[in-house]
Amino acid sequence: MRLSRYFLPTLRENPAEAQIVSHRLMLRAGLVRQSAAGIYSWLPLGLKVLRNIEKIVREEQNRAGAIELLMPTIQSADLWRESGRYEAYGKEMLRITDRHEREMLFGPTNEELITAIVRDSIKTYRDLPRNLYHIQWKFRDEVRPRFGVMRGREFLMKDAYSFDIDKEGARRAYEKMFVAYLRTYARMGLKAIPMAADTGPIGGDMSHEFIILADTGESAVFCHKDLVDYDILGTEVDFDASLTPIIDRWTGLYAATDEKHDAARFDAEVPADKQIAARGIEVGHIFYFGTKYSKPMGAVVAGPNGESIELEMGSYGIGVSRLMGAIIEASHDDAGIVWPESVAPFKLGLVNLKAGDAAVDAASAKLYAALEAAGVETLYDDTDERAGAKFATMDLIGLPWQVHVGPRGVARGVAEIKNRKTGERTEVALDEVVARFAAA
RNA sequence: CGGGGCGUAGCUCAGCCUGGUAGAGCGCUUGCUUUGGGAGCAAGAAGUCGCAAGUUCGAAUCUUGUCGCCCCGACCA
Repeated sequence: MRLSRYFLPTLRENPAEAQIVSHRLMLRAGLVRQSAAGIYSWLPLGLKVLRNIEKIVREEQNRAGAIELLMPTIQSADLWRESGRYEAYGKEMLRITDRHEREMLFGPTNEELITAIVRDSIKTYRDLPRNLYHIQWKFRDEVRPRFGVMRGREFLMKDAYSFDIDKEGARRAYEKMFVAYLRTYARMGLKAIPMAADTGPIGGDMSHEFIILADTGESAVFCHKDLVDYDILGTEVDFDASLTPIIDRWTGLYAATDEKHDAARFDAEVPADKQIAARGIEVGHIFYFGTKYSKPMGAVVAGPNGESIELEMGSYGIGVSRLMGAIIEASHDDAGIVWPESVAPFKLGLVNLKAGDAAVDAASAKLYAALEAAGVETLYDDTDERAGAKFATMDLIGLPWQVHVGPRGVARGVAEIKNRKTGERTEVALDEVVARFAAA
């Protein structure tokens, strides 16, 4: 993409309304614009990142055997009356009346809808288990939206719902999602730590929040230091085999949010030098909730002996839009964002340091064409800004790699490659630049 | 929902207390000079001062109401 033809409105100064770093950088780097409290437009660069995050989430859901569908944003109130949540959900639910005076709502979550779909379509235990998910916009009318997309009212969420005929099946479904979540966050360069969460009336040990350690996190968290170094991507995972050993490893060390925190147990189980007391951002939450919805909504299947079995369910959420803020919180410096390659909007930024200079223009254009041809996603800054301004913009938007093409280098047949994360710069011959990135 | 703060040019803000021709920096446009880490000079465009009512000869400024946004707390299947 040529920057001169793109839409990338960056800001030099920090907008007054943005207090935390991810919010400031998202506005400054031209990723989003606020439209109302807790409601954002996604500008081209932000949308590319959002799609990249979605892609990783989708790939890991599919790998774990979940099946994608898409449910609407607007739902009928009647459905929510079946589960009893229409009254219970309170003012966080945005209620809408259509032209026929029918009561509708903008979905804050989809347990009712997916339960109705499965109830009406699956009649026998032979068609189970199933895990269905979608990635769709939600709306929760938060009392106090804040922190940009981290706590917006409209937000993009991946929510999966598992259906099994017994609790043992539900546990397997839960464990698959648990591992899928670990892989998902790890692929985005995040250290997400599963922490025991409140299970509500169901009880048991099957509810975890996935927390990223960050100073600006909304909740206080406590955990064993070693958890931070655990690596799931180095582990071979067979989703058809038992995942219990992996779960046991990740849940074997102390980790809890402040609601579940037990100071005495923390001190007893975790040596003082291994104790972490920090703040965290919740980027996922998984639940087992049994027949909470299937029972009131009559979601049953015929069992092997013809008996009626109420479906055992779980739900599994990842805040896709929130993840963008979380990634920035976890990966930035004074100059701007530092995108992990897996979610970066472009792999590299090609900087023409002296637009208008025939030799530099020619070398840059040639390089750009070659990079595009090689399938390397490139943002080519061909504008006539000064070099300093271009560097500042590139650092701000945080592409993993920069290639600087200027008169000094071109005269010697070289370009400078800069690693955004380390700041390291190396000179590479102009005709070797493409191979350097196409191979990686 | 309790408490606090802020709405003036695209952005960051001054002016308001003490009413009297609406300002600065950045950004934007044009020209010249520049050109490897957010250039310099010159000229220029750009704001019904959130909205409404009131007080007044006169309101960005005072009063009341209202809307919006931000922060702290409570809340957050």
